[in-house]
Amino acid sequence: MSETSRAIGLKELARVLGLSVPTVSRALGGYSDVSQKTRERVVQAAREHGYVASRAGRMLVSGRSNAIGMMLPQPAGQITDAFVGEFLLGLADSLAELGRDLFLAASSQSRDELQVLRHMVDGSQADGIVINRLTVDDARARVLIARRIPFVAHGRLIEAPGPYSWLDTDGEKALDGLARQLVSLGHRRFALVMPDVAYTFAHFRSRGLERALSELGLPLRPDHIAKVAPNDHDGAHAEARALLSLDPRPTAVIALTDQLAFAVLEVARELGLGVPGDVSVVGFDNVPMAVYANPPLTTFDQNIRESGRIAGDMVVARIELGEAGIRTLLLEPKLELRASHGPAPAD
Amino acid sequence: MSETSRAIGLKELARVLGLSVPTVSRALGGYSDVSQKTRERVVQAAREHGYVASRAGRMLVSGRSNAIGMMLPQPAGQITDAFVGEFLLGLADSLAELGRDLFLAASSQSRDELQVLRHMVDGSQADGIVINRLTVDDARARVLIARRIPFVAHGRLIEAPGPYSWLDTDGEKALDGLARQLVSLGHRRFALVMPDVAYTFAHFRSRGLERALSELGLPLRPDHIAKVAPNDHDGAHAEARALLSLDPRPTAVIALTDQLAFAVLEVARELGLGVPGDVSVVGFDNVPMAVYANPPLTTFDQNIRESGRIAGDMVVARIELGEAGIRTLLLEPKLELRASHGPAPAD
DNA sequence: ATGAAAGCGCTAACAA
DNA sequence: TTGTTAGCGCTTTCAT
Repeated sequence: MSETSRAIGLKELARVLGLSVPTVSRALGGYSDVSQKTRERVVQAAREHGYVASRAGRMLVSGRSNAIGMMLPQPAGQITDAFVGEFLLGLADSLAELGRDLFLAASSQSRDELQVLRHMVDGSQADGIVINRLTVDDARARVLIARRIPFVAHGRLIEAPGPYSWLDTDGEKALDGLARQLVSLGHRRFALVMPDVAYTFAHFRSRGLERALSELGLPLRPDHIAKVAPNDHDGAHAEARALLSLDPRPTAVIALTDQLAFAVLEVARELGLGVPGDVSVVGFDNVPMAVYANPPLTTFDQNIRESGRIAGDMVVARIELGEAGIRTLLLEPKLELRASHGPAPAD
Repeated sequence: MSETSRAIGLKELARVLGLSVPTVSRALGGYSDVSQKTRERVVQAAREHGYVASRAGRMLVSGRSNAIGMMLPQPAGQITDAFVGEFLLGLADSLAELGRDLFLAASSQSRDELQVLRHMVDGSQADGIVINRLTVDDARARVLIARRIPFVAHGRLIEAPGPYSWLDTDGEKALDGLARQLVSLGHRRFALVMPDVAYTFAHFRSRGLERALSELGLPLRPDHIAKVAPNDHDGAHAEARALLSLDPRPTAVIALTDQLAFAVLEVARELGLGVPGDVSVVGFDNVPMAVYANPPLTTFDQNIRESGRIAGDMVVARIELGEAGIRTLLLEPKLELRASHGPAPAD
């Protein structure tokens, strides 16, 4: 790109070439009804002048924006951290390959989630939407489904009022498998630490755990389940301390996010408990720091960046194929076996 | 928002109201030359029908997009993690408050950084740009400065070819202060772990450290400086192992990012070295996991989300005021004193 | 206080 | 093969 020239429009480009505006447009658009020679001249001139079609013009005539809107999760739920960034990187990458733009929208004090959605959709800023971190009664998903707006959810509803595209990791199956694995390692007393927000991922994961344990005749007792507010560091510690102070003490503590697992590890250290000698701890997410935990955390890997990439492909398919493009995808998270779990201690 | 209605346009709205299109537009725009009664009718109807002005129409007539473009750092430099996400959350929040939209652009195999920039600027998708993680010879910054395009850099160039808006944390001053503090704790042998990419933040931070140590008569020896490729977990460990195996061993290892500091902590543990008993370790960034490290990591806090918010305010000021709106801001990071540093061991 | 007309940049339909 | 005309949705003259 020239370092100094200003942007050039189609009109100006046509003037320079001594052609009409539509001819230039067709040449650039690759239409067949323009002479080979003219096309080359036009393409050449466009490149030289660094011509880039104005999005406004395109949007106006096509009625579409060529952009995908992603709603950022509420700043309130600050679990964010690595997640949002990693997901966005994958999403942006995929959309860039597909020639689509990515549009970010955050709700704020002055504009709630639904207003933001409307801004994107009715203002035709985005041809499709990506949302994540769904709650049990997710208002965004419900509106998007009802209005038949193309969107992809990262995560899924428990009961959907209609078909929609989603991709999710199978937390239910994952925790079912984990429970059986730990039981086979001799564990009999389990505890669960989960977020207190009604995210559906927490629902599925905890359901998998509870169901497996029930089937194995070791139902999870209510006082062995701790719920923690997002980002409440002290609260997480208090709950972890309570769980690890139970008598008899659980030998395996499952945390539904790595963030929560770290809190458990820290409390275990404070209480002088060995991990995994006295208690096994397992997380979920495999955030980059999991490998640096002490001991390195056994946790489920979600490949969040790849999920972002897939979400991009899915939303574009949904846009281009209409409702026939609705897809669902359940990914299997992989358990990263590290050093925070082991056989149950002898009683 | 109605759950079923489709988007309505100005024309349709005017028809419903029995008014002309321009009158409705003026009423909504808050112009004074429309009767009080008409305005109320219009506003009411617009609300009822969920009218949102098409962005295309607005853009076309105003010539501006009302959006800010943010270039995502190259997926190559995967230091990202919490960073991108946190920064974006702040940026999106600030822009939402200011009524601006946020566009994300990622370079890909098929479109390099400068093409992406041109796409945003010449296609008038964005009125202003935000870039971060600047390198010593940052092509993006140079083009933006040369073309006088409104932008804000998070981070800054070492030598700029012209004025531009930036905000940065004062890594130079921070590490100068840290060096003096550690020397006063008795440390005499220092080592430095830094990224091998020419990010300017690394330049400033290392300069601060090296200058202070030189002034104190303890110049940092070249073999006490390790450079690590981004996200090269094994490489980081190898370098850390080399540093901690030097004889005599450094008593203080400064890592320019928390990520690198974690690697040092892990290697220290492997080598059976006590932290901070045998060696002090300090990081930079205060990522959320720093508090969970073993021992909890002493590191500089940048308040990355707040930086995103400030960047949003700055880029809007730059757009609205033109070159008169150019601002620079050097924030002072705060050293979070945790448990990974302490007095130098007795020799 | 309101309506009519023009035009932003682009592409699609039609005419030559 | 090219040029002319029209129109996307909106705002801003200008005229009434």
